[in-house]
Formats: sequence, C-alpha cells, structure tokens
Amino acid sequence: MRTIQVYNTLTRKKEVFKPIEDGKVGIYVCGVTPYNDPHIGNARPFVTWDTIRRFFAKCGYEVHYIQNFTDVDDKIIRVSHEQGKTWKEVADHNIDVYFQSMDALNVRRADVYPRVSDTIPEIIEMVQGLVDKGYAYVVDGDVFYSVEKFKGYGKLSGRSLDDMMAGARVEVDERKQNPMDFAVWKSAKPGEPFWESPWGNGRPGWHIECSAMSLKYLGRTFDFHGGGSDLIFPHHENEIAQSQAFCGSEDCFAHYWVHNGFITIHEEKMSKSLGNFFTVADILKKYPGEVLRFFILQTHYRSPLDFSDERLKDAQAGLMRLENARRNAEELSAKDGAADTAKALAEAALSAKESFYTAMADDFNTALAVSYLFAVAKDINVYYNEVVNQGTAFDKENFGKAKDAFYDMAEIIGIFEAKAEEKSDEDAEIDALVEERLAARKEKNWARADEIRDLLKARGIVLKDTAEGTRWERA
RNA sequence: GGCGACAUAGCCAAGUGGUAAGGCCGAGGUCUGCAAAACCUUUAUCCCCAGUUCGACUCUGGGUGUCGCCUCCA
Repeated sequence: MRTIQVYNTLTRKKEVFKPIEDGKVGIYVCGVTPYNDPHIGNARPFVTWDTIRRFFAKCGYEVHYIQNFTDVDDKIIRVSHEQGKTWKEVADHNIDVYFQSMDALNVRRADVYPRVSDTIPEIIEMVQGLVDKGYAYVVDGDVFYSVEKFKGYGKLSGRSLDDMMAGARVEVDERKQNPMDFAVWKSAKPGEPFWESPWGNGRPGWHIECSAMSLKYLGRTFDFHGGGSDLIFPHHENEIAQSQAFCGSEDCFAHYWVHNGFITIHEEKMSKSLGNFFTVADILKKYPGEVLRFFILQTHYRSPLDFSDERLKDAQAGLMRLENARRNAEELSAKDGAADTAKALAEAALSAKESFYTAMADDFNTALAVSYLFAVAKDINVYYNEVVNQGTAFDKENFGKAKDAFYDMAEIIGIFEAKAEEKSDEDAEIDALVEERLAARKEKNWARADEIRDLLKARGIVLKDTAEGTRWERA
C-alpha cells in the first residue's frame, strides 16, 4: 500500500502513517456544538477531513469516521433560555442546519454522529473510573480532573504545568486543587438539563464526551484524531489525560493528531466570540458550495486561510476552468472514434494522477494536488480543441483513460458533484430564446440575434457560443 | 509574561541544498458575423543581516514583521 506521511501535532513532525489494523483507518473528528449556524471556519476541518477520508478510501482503506455533536453544553442552554426552547430543540435544529451546510459542501456523512445526550452512561462510567483510579475528585456534586496526577499533561500542546500556571489568566474556582484542573462532571443548576449520577444530578463537562465517544465507537486505540488547532489546548490535551488515565496506558487513544489552521478575516481569526464570521449559509447565497470547498482545499490544511470575497471569486474562476474542461470531456466522450491520437494525453493524465496521489500522500497536500488537476484540464482542453476545431480524428479509448484519471482526482477533491437542478419555467423560456437566436444566426439575421443576446444579458444571462451549440448561464 | 507558527510574483498559494507547481488578475494571440465565453501563450529569484556549504529561497544564528494558543472557540 502507498506510503502516507502525516504531520503529527504530538511529535511536531511528519511521520509515516502505520495503521493499527492493516487496511483500516479509524478517524475521530471533533464536531460542533450545535448552538447556532456553522460558520466557514467551522467548515474547514470537515471539508479537510472529508477529503482525507476520500483519499484513504481511494487508497483502499476501510475508513471508520466518527464525528460527534456536543449537544449538551452551556451555550446551548443559554440559547435555549434566550429563545424559550428546550436545549434539545435548539440542538436538533442546529444539527439540521449543520447537515444542510455540509451537504452543500459535498461533505459525505460520517459513519456515526454520536451525541453527548446519547452517551451519558458511557460518560458516567468513565468519570467513575477516573474517580476510582484517583485521577478525579468530587466536590459538591462536581467532579474535577486532577492534572497533576497525569504525568504526561501538556505533551500535546507542548507546555508544562508550570508554564500554564504562569500564564493562567482566568478566575480560578477555589474548590480546585490545582488551577488547571477541569470539570469532567458538573452539578446541575436550576433550569439546566441534568442526568442522574453517583454524584447527584448533573451533566458532563466539556472534554469528557470525546473520550467516551471515541472509546465507544473506535476502541481504546485508534488512528486519527482531528479538529481545529484551537482545540489542541485545552480540549485535546484534556482528552488525552482522561483517556490515557482511564485505560491506564500511554499507548491508548489517538496515534496521530491532525489539526487544521484557522480561517481568518483580514488576517484575524474568524470566531464566534469575535463576531467576525460568515456562516456557510451566508456564502451559499452568493456562491455554490463547491466554490467554498475548492477555496478551502487550494490551501494546505495547516496554513492559515484568509477569507475575502475577492479570494472566493478567484477560487470560483479557477473552479470554472476545471468545470469547463469537464464539460469538454463529457462532450468528447459522447463521440466515437478509433484513431490513435490521444495516447500522449492518456499517459500525461495517468502520470498527473500519480503525482496527485503522491501529493496527497505527503501530509494531504491538496494545494499541490489541485495543480495536477489543472494540468490534466489543460491537456483535455487542448485535445478538445484539436478534435472539435481542427478536425483531428478522435481516440475514444485513450481519451477515456485520461477522462477517468481526471474524474478520479476530482472525486477526491470533491468537485463535479453539483446536483442537476430542475428546469424552471424561466429556464425553458430562456432555452427557447437561445434556440430562436441560433435560428436567426443561421439566417444571418444578426440584428435579431444580437437583440436576443442583449435581451438576455439584461436579465443576467450570459451566452457562450461553442462549436457544438450555445451554452448559457446566470452571471 | 509563557509557548508556537508563518514571511515566496499585482493577489492567492505549493515547493526543493543545485538556479522556483498551480490558480486569479494583467498582456498578447486563436476562434467568432461582431461580441461574449472558451482555449492557447506569457509574467518572480523567494522579508533583512551574518554564518555553514562547491552551491541556500530551502540549514544555523540574529533581526524585523504578521498571526495563533495559554479563556468558550473548528
């Protein structure tokens, strides 16, 4: 099997990926807290991981992909109070919106989307285990994890407990033995959802759910754990502390930690707390989801990605180029021909595909990989031109090979999946006008032809005459 | 204050110890009744200083700048 290298946050270097079980890969990606609309910064890890898992699947791996919903949380409770809804209604609604957003970005569904509210027994069991082993202590119905008890605390984020103490800027709960201790179980306050537990009515702390869910669905040890780099500390650091303390071995939990960089606005992190964000839905009003997806993948996942309307436009222009090559490829494939004119094209495409896979295998370098997609697109366009405009005889067999390679790469990037839209009445009317113009042109009635073109232009319709007819699209 | 990342053409963005992928924009061209669209061609010596080396954008040290984490956050 192809050698895949991955940058591991834990070791701060690229490592050769060795699956725990041959031919299989287990992935746990931190999902969202469904308290409002997902913004495009939220979307980045999911687009990234969707691409990574597509790649693994293409390489022949059996992928197990788990992504949670933290549906029991302070923010959800707050929103539910504000909106006069139950926490469940808030979570369910936002999970629906989340799926709509991800569908638009061609993000395939994870195998399981566990929710905190469905994992309470496992969480309680884990908290109890931590208490039993002396890693957690109970105070007034709250349960805290004792960071000093876990000697590896800080290994993921690369800081020592002393560093953290020095930098502590938060008000410390007096009941904590160490300021860095964190809650694994919180006692219920009036008006909050709660579950019964050995420590009284309460709910899980923030980090424990991922430890419990990954254990439940992927086992004590699994291959990848991913998320945004802002989760490295404290979230993932705490997950490691919980999981490895619980199972009693440093080998437990994720082997490779993969963190994506942020999306920024004017070079500043996009975040809900800063309020400088665009929701995925905002973007979808102006651009197809594939454009946003492509925009994200044109930059390496670990680099920061500065968002602006202009850059999204650039990405769209690039994607259109690819789409156009695809249309040309479709048009050519409909032809027959047994000439031997596309041998070089097929070879170049296969070679580009190999380079594409090599790029992906080097820490999922989608930015480099995409360049090979453009290379093949160019070759296809050139060949299209030769066949359609210069009368070169068509080579169906070799062209088919090139086209397959092109589509194979596109499938990993997750483009060319736009759903066919149903023709509206307006579309039919436009089609009719386009037909009329074609007829007018045949009769060299340029006045009428131009009149129709202008008419459509005024309605925001752009015509594209080609050798095979006229395509049109909304500007 | 502690820890870390990054600095490549007008814009975005890969990358390698041996003279820089790709995209956007711009320019030129092909096609077209004209146009649009499409397509083709074309555009850099890699923040500054010093060092290592036959040779550095790529390694080391220093500087400057930007950003992030340390608090909820993808």
